[in-house]
Amino acid sequence: MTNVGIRDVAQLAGVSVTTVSHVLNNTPKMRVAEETKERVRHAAKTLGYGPNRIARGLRTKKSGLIGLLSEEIATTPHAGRIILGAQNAARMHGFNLLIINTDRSLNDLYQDDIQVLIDNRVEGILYATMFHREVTLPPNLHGRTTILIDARESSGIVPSVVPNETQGATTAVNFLIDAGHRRIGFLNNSDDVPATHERLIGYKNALSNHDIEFEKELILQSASEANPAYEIAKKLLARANRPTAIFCYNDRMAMGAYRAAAELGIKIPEELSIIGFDNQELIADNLFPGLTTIALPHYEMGIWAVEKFLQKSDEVKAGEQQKNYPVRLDCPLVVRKSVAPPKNNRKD
Amino acid sequence: MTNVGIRDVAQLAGVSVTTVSHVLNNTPKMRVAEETKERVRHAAKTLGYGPNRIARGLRTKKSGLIGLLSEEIATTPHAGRIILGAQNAARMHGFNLLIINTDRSLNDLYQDDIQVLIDNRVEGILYATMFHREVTLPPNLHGRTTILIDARESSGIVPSVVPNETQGATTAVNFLIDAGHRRIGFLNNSDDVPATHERLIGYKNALSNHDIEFEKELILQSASEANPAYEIAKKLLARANRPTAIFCYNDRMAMGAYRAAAELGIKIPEELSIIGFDNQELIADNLFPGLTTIALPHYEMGIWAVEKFLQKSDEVKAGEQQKNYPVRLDCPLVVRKSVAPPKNNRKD
DNA sequence: CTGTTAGCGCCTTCAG
DNA sequence: CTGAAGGCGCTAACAG
Repeated sequence: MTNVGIRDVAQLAGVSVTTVSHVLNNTPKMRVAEETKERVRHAAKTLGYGPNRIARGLRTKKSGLIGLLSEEIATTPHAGRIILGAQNAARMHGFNLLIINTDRSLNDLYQDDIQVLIDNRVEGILYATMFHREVTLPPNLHGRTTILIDARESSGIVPSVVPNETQGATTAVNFLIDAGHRRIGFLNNSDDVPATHERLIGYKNALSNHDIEFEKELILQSASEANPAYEIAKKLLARANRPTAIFCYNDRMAMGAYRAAAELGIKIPEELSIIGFDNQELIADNLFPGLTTIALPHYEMGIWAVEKFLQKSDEVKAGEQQKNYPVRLDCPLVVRKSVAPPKNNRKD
Repeated sequence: MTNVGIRDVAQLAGVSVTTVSHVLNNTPKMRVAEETKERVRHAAKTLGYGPNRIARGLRTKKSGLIGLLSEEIATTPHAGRIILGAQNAARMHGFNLLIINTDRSLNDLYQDDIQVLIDNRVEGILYATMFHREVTLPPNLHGRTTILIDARESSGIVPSVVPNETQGATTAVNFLIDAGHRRIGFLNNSDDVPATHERLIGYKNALSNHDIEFEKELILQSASEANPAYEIAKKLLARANRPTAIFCYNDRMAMGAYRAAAELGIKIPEELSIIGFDNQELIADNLFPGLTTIALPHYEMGIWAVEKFLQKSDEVKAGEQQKNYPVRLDCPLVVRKSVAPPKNNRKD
């Protein structure tokens, strides 16, 4: 059943294998009679012929495969969106993805995982981390076309794409300000990762752009889960002069803030606006009211990475310059129902 | 860099390519001097040699690839767990996964997606649906080693594995009963999918095993999201004679039940126990108190599928019988904090 | 416009 | 115990 080869097609169509190869690959210069082409194509279809990509790969030295090394594929839908974006872009150019999940706790395994990809002669390697952070490139990646997704590398010479955390945070806070809020709390993550620092910068930028004084007391930090966030949210909201809106580091923390508000009898969004980050639909859609939040561009980063890979392949020939990485992709606002203008009597 | 071939290794080791091939593949009968083996292995390592799987595949007619057709890879972590299980099992046997995300709304594309896998000469195809349901096999899958994951097929001749929904529901309700509950509500899904019916059966079984009368009034149905579930949960809990525990079709619906309970001032788990289904950690872990729930065996189904594939490959030679599919894998209980004994004064 | 031919890198008989 | 030679299915020069 799998055994139908180019020769069978050639025989059925009454031509040589060369002709078959030419018409099926649409070889540019070679011209074949339209009628012959038709015969060949028909023969191929009736036999259910598909070219053996292995044999082709051996000959052309092109596997048609892009390796994707992904961390923690099983824990969040984030990896799935990266994969989806990468795959869609890849298929548009005749590539497929060879995906390997890698366990970042076992640092040694990176090497093995990469070797598997190399043995399969992938034409490039996309390396996707689970969350935005800095990595050092495993040595056997050196000299190969490598693209980093959601990760940065210190030298800035390896193409890499990360979310524009600062812009995302600014967008979130701007949305709150535009709704009329002036006193905006920020429940930030306490981990030392890029997102923590950059989202804080984005928050400050939004305030200063609108001539709103930055108040240190409005920023509280905790682990980035619902329960720790609940604790600090409760403290923040119990104050006499509580903020009218809260920007949360992520949707899980927002979930904690929802609970704190509910316990204190504070209505969302009438008495308190909340905005999250990550657009984890499982949470944002199922909270009530629906959580307005900022989406991470995972799908887009997947696309970007394979396009960069394609472009890189060309650069080898052209000898173009290297740019400064990482590239930052915007984080768009996703509006649901958790933001409203502040109540007048509440304003200060 | 990629160009190191078997010949380079042979040259460095001062032997022929044959010997290298034998040593690195551990060819059973061929015996090579231990000292020579060492030299070859050393040479391979210093050169960073990895066999070209494309060339090897052409020769052996084995790609070392298993195709995985997965639906909706991007929406839930479920697909990720299947992938992880399948990958781990596959690697243990020298296989890699060629993963293609397929869009089930575009039914025609299945064919194309499968053809891509076939062209890459995958040795078998795993077909994973996003949730437990019945499918009909695309025609170009006929005659190929195919394993269904989370899906069943009417003829029962195609190997397939699904969660044991009935056992899962029974386990959940038993846990409630063992905690002392007798009046147990069930917030069921209103969709006509296998899980809806089988979880109801499991619920009934648990009751009848404990001689508890089945009360139709304790079962309410809605769409399987938090908000619809909130509505019906509120109705259920507003009754004078409300149940002391609720079994929810899934964790999202449980999230709605939590909100209903909070609004009515009913404490979980002191005054109301709740148990979910799916073990969506994003929800179950971030709810307060943590949601006790039933886990779907996605990881295990991934493993099962590749093991069945491996076994199938052997059966071709052995000519074994076909079994009755689908096979059902158990759904284990995941205990968190949402179940407690009923309050005495509340117990009817 | 179409056919012949020579490998791609590896594995695998078959000789030495 | 080790080496030489052929061929897997396809593509790309080069002839015709």
